This record gives sequence, C-alpha cells and structure tokens, in this order.
Amino acid sequence: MKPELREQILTILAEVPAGRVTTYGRIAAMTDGATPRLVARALRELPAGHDLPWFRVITASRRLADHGGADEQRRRLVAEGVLFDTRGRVAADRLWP
DNA sequence: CCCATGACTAGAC
DNA sequence: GGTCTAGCCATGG
Repeated sequence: MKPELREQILTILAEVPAGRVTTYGRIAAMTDGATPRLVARALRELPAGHDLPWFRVITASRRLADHGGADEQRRRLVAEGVLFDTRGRVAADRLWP
C-alpha cells in the first residue's frame, strides 16, 4: 500500500487513548482512501518492537477481530480498564472518538 | 493476467 | 441476537 496511507493509519492509531477502542472502519474513514481491510493489513504488518496500541482496534460489531493475538489483545484491554460483556463485546461508550 | 487470500463491513434474512 | 453474502482491494503466486 502507499506509504502515505500507512502513515495516516498509524498516526491515527497512535492517537487512540488508553481505555478506549476504535474500529477498523472508523480508522479507515479518517484516512484519505483506506478501507477496513487495508487497516487490518497495516496492523498485521507492524514491525516487532513498535509501541503503537494495535490492541485498541476492534471490529464494527465491537468484538475482537479473528487473529492470533486476540487473547493477548483481550488481556491488554482488560488491563487498562476496558470491560467486556458476557457476549464478549466492548461497551459502546468505550469507542473513540 | 487470473486467482486466492485476508486482524473487514453493511445489508439481508 | 446470529449467519450468509457480496463487496472490498492490496498482495503474492
């Protein structure tokens, strides 16, 4: 993907506050042309050792996306106060912006 | 070039 | 609420 688009995606990601979450679609909508799939790809391709809050990105249905790091993602969100309901969904008022 | 593959989504049942 | 489907579009074979 275009480096400029990736940069937009990661810049927005870096602005998601602790204790809040956002969705692939919302990030995509804030960029100049990215789609949810591209946002997902950008996260998947993040280099090891980065400090971006990749775990604050969830799906439009407020569930964790289907990927290998979902368990760690849930732990890290809970660790900063994001609670899940009995069906595994994040409360709507945790969404950013 | 064609085809399959996704950390997805909106809409239809 | 859940499941399916078509759309999505860069990427790699």
